Amino acid sequence: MRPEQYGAARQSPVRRPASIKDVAAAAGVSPTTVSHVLSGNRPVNEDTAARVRSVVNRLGYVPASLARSLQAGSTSVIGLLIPDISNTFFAELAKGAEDAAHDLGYGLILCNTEFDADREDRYLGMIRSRFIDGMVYASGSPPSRRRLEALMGKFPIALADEEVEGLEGALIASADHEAGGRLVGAHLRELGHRRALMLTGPRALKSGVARAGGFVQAFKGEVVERVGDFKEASGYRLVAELLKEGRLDCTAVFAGNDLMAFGALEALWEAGLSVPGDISVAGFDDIRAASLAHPPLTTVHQPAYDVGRTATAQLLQYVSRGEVPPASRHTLPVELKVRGSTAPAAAR
Amino acid sequence: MRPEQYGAARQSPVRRPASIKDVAAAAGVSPTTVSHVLSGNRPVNEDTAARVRSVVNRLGYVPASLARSLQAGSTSVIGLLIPDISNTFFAELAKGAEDAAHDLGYGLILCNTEFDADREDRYLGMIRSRFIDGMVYASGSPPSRRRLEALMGKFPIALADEEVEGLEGALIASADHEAGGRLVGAHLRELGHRRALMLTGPRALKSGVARAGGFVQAFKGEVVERVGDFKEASGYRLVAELLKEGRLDCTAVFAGNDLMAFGALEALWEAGLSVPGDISVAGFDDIRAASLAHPPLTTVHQPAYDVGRTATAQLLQYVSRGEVPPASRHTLPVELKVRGSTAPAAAR
DNA sequence: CTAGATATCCAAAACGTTTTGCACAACCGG
DNA sequence: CCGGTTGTGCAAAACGTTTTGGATATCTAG
Repeated sequence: MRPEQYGAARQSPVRRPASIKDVAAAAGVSPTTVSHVLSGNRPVNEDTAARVRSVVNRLGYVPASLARSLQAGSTSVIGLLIPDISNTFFAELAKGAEDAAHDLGYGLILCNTEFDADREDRYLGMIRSRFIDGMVYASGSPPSRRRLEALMGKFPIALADEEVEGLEGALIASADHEAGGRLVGAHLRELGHRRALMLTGPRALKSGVARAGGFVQAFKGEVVERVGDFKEASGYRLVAELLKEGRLDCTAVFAGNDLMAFGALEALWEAGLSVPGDISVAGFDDIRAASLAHPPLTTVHQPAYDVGRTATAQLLQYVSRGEVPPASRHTLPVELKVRGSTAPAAAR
Repeated sequence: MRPEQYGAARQSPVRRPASIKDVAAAAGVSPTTVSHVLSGNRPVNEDTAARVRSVVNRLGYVPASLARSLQAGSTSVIGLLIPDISNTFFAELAKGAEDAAHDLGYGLILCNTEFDADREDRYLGMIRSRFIDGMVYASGSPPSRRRLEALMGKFPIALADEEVEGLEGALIASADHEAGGRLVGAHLRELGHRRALMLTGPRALKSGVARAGGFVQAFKGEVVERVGDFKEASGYRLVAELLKEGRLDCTAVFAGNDLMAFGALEALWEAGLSVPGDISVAGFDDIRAASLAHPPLTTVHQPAYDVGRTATAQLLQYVSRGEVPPASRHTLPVELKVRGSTAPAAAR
C-alpha cells in the first residue's frame, strides 16, 4: 500500500445507520409513533411529532426501504430486459421506460443481455425471487422464449416491440411496422419509382416481416427481395453482389433498417453511383446517424421512446394494483422522415 | 370494459408464493434445515436434503431476495446515475457498468436524470435508504454537487468521467482527455497544418478544458479558440459566423466533440468548401455516426465502455467488503482514429 | 356523575430469510 | 465405561419496517 494512500485507506467500514428504534429511544416514544409521524398514517400529537422530527433530523434517519418493501410485499422496482443498451433504439426505449417508471415512483433495473440466455435467465430470476415487481421485456434471445411463456401468466411482464412469434396472451407495445413499410412504399411510388430492391432482416423477426409486407403492398411496383441480418455489413454485401453481377436494375432501395441502408449507401458510393441522383435509398428506424449522414437518409422514425414508455406505463398500471396484466396490444404510430436520400426516379 | 377482454381481465391478484416455512412444513423439517440445504452453509443428511429439494421443486419455491437482503444488510444492487441514456456515450458507459456489475452478481438501477436536480435527489435517496449498495455517478447537474460531496464520505460512490471540478476524495475513472487532445494536435501538425480553429465546450467542464489544453500543447501552431456548448448547432453557428465574416483563415478545425464537428462540417459544406480538400476537420468521442459520415470523421475514440466498467468494478471491489472506497484516479487510454476528414494541408 | 366519544400512544405480530447456540444420538478410542 | 468427537436437526434471535388491536387518559353531553 502506498504511503500517501494511508490516510484515505483507513476508511472504516460503514457504521451502522440509525434505525427507527434509535429514533424512538432518543425521542422517548415507541417505534410505532415514529412510523406514524413519518407516514402520517395516524394522527400524532403535534408536540410529540415535532420532537420526533427533530430527532430524525439530528440522527439523519432515513427509513430502510428494504424493510419497508419486505413488509409491503413489493419493491417498487421493475426490470427492463434488452439485448444491447448501446444500440440507440434500445437506448431510446430505455429512456422512455425509465421516464414512465420514474413518474410512478418506480426504479428500473437495467438487464442488458447481449442475447445471452444464461444472462437472461439470471435476470428473469429476479422476478421469481420477487426482487422486482415486474419486467419489461424487449426482444430477448429465442431460447428463452419458452421460459418467458411459463412466467407470463404468473408474473407481471410486458413485451416492448416484440419481435418473436408465439408470445400471445401478453401485454404488448410496439411500433406500427407495417404502416411504416407502407409509408416508404407510397413515398417511392409517388416519386415515380417502379422497380425497387428491398433488403430485409431475418424472417423470424416479425417486425421486419411486417415492414416488408407494408412496403410491397403500397409500392405496387416490382420488388426484388434480398435477405440480410439488419447489420451494416449485410447491406453492403447484398448491394455489392448485385452490382458486381450487373443485376441492380432498379431505381430505389428500401433497407429494412438504417444500418443496412448505410451499408447499401457505401456500396453504391464505391460503385460511383450518386444518391439520390442515380438511385434513391430509404431506411427504417431513424437512428441518430440517419440525419447526420450525407446525404441525410430518408427513413421511418420509430417511436422507440414511446414504445418503452407505453409498455412500462401499461405494465405499472397493473403492477401497482398487484395484478398480472391481461393480454392487450398497443400499436404506436410511425412517421416518414423525407430527407435527401430519395428523389424522383431518373428518366430512363 | 369491452366484452372480449372479460376473460383476460378476470386475472386474479398474484397468489401468495411459497415461503421457506411452507417448504419446511411439507418436508417435515424446520426452516433452518431448508435454509441449510439450499445454501450449503451446514451439512445436512443426504436423505433429508433430497426430500427437501423435491419439495422445493414441487412447490416452485424461490427464496425471497428481499428477506435475504434485509438479513444480509446489502442488496447486491447499485445505481448508475447519468444525465441521458440516449446519448451514445452514456449508453456505452452504461453497458460497461452493467457488464461489470453483472460479472460480480450485482444488479444495476438506471438513474437517468436529464440534469434534473429533483430527479437526482430522488435517486441519491436510494443510497441513503440503503436500497442500493453504491452508486456510479457520471456527470450530474452542478446544483447537486454539494449534496454529492456530503454523501461521498459516508456512502460508496464512484465518479465516472467526472466533468465537474472540486470533487476530490473520490474514486474516479475517466478517459485521458488531455492525451486525446495531444494526439489530434500532433496529427494535424504532422499533416503540415499551422493554423487551426478550435471549438471548445463550456469552460466549466474539466474534460473539455483538458482536451483543449492537450491540443494547444501538441499542435504548437496558431490556434483560434471559439467556445460552444458541445451541441451540433453550436459547431455550425461558430463556423458559419467566421465564414460570413471571411475570417476563417485556417486549414484545420478541431472540434471538442463529434457533434460540434458535424455542425462544422455542415457549415463548411454549405459554403462550398471541400473536406478534407480545402480544410481538415477532427472531432472527439468517436460516436457511432463518426464512421458513418461522408467523409468519415477523424476523431479520438473515448473508451466510454471502459470508463463505465472500470468505475463500476473499482467501486464494487470496496462495496463487496462493506467499505467506502478511498480516493483514487484511474485514467484510461484514448485512441486516435484517423479517417477521411483530415489530410495534408493544402499548399498556400 | 356517568356513558360514550376522542385523542394519544404502545405492544405485538407479521413480512421471509440467515445465523448461531444448543440438544440429542451415535460413534470412537482408550 | 467414559470423555470426546461427529452427525444431524431445531429453536430463537435478528434484520427494520408497518399495521392493528387495545389501553389509558381526557373530554363531552346528558
